[in-house]
Amino acid sequence: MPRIKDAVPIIQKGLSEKKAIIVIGECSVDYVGRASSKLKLGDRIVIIKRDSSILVHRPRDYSPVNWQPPGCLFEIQSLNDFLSIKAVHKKSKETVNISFKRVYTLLVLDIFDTGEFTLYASEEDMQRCILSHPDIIESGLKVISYEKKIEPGFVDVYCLDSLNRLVVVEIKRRIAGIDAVMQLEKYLEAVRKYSNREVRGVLAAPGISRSVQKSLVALNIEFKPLSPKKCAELLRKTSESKSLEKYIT
Amino acid sequence: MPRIKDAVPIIQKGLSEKKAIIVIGECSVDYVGRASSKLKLGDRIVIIKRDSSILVHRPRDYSPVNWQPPGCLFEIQSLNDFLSIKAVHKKSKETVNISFKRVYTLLVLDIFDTGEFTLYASEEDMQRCILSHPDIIESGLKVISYEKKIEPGFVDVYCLDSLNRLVVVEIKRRIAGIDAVMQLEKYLEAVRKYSNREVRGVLAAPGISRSVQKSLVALNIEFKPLSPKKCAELLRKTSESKSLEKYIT
DNA sequence: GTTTCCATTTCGTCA
DNA sequence: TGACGAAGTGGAAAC
Repeated sequence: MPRIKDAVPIIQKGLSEKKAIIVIGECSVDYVGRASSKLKLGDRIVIIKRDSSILVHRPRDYSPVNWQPPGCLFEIQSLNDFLSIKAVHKKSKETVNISFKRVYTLLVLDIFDTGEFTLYASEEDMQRCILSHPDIIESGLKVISYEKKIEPGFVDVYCLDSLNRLVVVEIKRRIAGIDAVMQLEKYLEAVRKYSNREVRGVLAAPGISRSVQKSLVALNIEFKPLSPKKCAELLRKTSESKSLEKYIT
Repeated sequence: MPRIKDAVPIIQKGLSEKKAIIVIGECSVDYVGRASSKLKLGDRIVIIKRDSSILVHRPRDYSPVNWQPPGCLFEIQSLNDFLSIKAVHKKSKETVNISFKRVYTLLVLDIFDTGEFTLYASEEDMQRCILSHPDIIESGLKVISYEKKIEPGFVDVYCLDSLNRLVVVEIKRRIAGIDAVMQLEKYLEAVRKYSNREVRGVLAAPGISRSVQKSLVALNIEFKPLSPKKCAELLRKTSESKSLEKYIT
């Protein structure tokens, strides 16, 4: 249990050497920026990372109660027997002020991490899957383009079906809600304005909420069940490259 | 620098006593669940919280590289001189598997936090501000209701203007993008179906993106500049209670 | 830098 | 429990 006075120079030295720092103790936190907040006294875990971001974690919950993104300037000082850690984010004009009444643990960490991180079964995987295997949506489908800019946004996948009708495919990696339908409808309206061809809307997702089913019928949008994990598996089996360009026709 | 063999019982005891645990060391992480991921060897900070959530933090970045929400079961063991921490979330069928090659620091924390947290200048504050001072939007505006259920969702604030026209107000605490306009347009369409009265749409936000301005004109939606901080200030000055009920007429 | 949209989003709320 | 929308959302990609 380091004393407040001793903690100040240790933290300052750690910061100047761009090390990661963990402070655990009883503190209160004030935040002013886009919004503002006040957090009364309690035990927290404060992490200052090497990119000058800062997190204040409570003993519960996934998300930090206070934080600042990378790019902070820090002021460390002892004020009336309290350890004050002030993180100022100049760019976004935000400030987090932490005031420690007691410090239980202070760690200065010399840690490095260059380990590669790979995520599978993202929406992008679903898109790649459809681009390389358009039959998964519908037999005879031909991809024209993807991420095509249409008036206010991007169409996920843009196709022609076996009867030469335009098909706009909207992909969601989760149960699709009303927002997904609205997004697709927006694109459909835009495409119909540009083209006299018949235009179909297809929502590809692992599921749809019940209330959305009605909207689908009303708007004549089709639903195609498609799971992100199945897509990722299929991609793995067929060893598709990460590059998408080759699928454009 | 504790040895792997020593770490296992210490962590197990900490878990059984529902303490918070921090493990810092060189590890790799595998995740399987809604999606899946692989993270190669590197130094990380692992936090197991008292609600049985777990976070894996790299020395950079705001967000954890891997995590699990509250409600995990943990398996701690030593495997071939590696410390294995397996977090299984039964409910969501997700698993995070952490394999430590080396442990630099191991902390078992007896920390408690009941400190009250208050956030100011949220969208709810903006809504309260409009409800108690509807003139801030427009002189002569009368609030009919708020969070009113309209077919597919909830209208933020629902009013009558001085000419007895219906006014649907959509509130955003940030620069409003295309999604905000879409949402408002959705409500406008629904309200116009239900009522023969003239219906106006007002977007109250601190700003709008340039491309959205065009949509506003096309859809005949009005924009009212309104900052969340100004709203919070006004509420503070007039000491409005948190209760909203009294504003319904 | 602005805009758009995904995210293992998380979180809260309400029916 | 499902559904819907906010969040101090964060993060990335495109332009």
